[in-house]
Amino acid sequence: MSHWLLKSEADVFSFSDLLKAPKRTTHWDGVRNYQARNTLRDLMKKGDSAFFYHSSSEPIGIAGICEVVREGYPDHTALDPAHAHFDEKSKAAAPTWFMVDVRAVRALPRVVTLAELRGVKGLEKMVLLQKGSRLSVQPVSPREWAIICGIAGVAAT
DNA sequence: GCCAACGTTGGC
DNA sequence: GCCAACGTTGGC
Repeated sequence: MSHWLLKSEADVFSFSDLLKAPKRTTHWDGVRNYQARNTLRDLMKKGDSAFFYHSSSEPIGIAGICEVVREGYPDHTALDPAHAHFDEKSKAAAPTWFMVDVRAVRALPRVVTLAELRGVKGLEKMVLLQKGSRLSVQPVSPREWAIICGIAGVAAT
């Protein structure tokens, strides 16, 4: 079982939006970065859990936990010319971009902020905290997962 | 709003 | 293959 972190701009799609979605589930569409694509397509497995992170928001930080309920499949928004995330170079027969489905597991009792995570012992190598890191789909080590769940006051899953 | 850091594009 | 220019991300 692996752990991940998914970034979303809270005013575009927040964790509470996920909680309100049908079956508390959504397609994680719109990722247009190859490294993140590889993670979505090849590495995220059903049952894996992920932190739901709010970027460009107030507060900035981890708002909830979700789980992968469907493994990587083609991101249809890349194939739809009417869609904002359309990519003319991606073809249905050989799709470039992939997505997974995630379901909300629980909100954290409070948002664990980015500012708070900086300086926490054991998180020095966390991808999120690296200088210039902007990967929107990224790995979280088991130890990092446990530390952050501890800070949030929830059981590590 | 600013700007550093990053990924992509395209000329050569 | 190099690298400058550009567009985007995302914290501050």
